[in-house]
Amino acid sequence: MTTAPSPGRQRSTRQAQAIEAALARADGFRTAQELFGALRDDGQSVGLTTVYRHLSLLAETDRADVVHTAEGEAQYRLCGPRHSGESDGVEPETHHHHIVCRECGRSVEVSGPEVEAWADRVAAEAGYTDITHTVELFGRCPEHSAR
Amino acid sequence: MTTAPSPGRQRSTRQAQAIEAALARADGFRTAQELFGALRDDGQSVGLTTVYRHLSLLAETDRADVVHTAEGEAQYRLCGPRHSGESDGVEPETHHHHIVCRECGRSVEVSGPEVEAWADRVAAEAGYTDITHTVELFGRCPEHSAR
DNA sequence: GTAGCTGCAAACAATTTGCACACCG
DNA sequence: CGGTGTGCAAATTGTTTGCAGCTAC
Repeated sequence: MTTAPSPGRQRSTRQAQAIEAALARADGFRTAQELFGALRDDGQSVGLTTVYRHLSLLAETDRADVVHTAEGEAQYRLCGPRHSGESDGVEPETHHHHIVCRECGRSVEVSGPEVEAWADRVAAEAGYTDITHTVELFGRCPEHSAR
Repeated sequence: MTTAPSPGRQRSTRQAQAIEAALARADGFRTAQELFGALRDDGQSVGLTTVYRHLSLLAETDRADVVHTAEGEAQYRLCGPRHSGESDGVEPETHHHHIVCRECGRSVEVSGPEVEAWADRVAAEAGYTDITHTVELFGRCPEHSAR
């Protein structure tokens, strides 16, 4: 056998960049379909399939967060080191949740030690093990709040 | 105009009872498809469409709780006054959440004043309004816990 | 040159809807 | 009877997979 020809790294393609860029630019949660549309409108036509594939990939490698709409649609958001001066300094590594704006998809990350603790405690009390939890908050961001 | 001929009450049909019975018997969250299968196996053949219709109806009238699987499937559970002696005495009216067993669907209701409070506080801090939240816990019930 | 990408079309799974017929009251 | 409930088949929607061609390295 030959020496491993470099462990199947990820190739740098136009599509991959376009998708990641669009997602970065969005600064909020977006569904695959939305991104697909945005890219098309932008002239950066990318196959829907490809969008899905990259989004799943980003999610798997923890480079993007995922939440599920009430209707079951998946929404993605890039979650790299892009907090310049957040007051609570939530780190990307930390397990966290989001408040997503129902109108524009803009979101705020929130770390909820209390919730994690609560979940673990309640689960333990009930005798349940191997717990995983889902916590998603939806609302209207300041900009889209009815006064 | 004639006098309202009795406000479209719900008719008592074999299917409606079968579905509700199956759901009651299940004592845990079940998907529409699972119930459909269970009923068919039971000889109580009911159309899948009908199962879906009754499940939605039960959910709308708050007679059943709904949670969504990680894969996006909807699971239903009858939530009538069926707690004989729960220690924390969570009432059906109260907004609550569940710990659902990944293996058997059996669940425990948990009221989480702390979570509600946390959600409201965090949302307010971020300036978000009109908040709704989703909290779902999945795990393994004592019976299905690996030791 | 070749394995890893792409993307179109078809496959899929969960859920909904149209519509003719059955059945409760 | 009369309208509500039922269920089959077809339509929808979000997402995945098969596979032939393209492309980065």
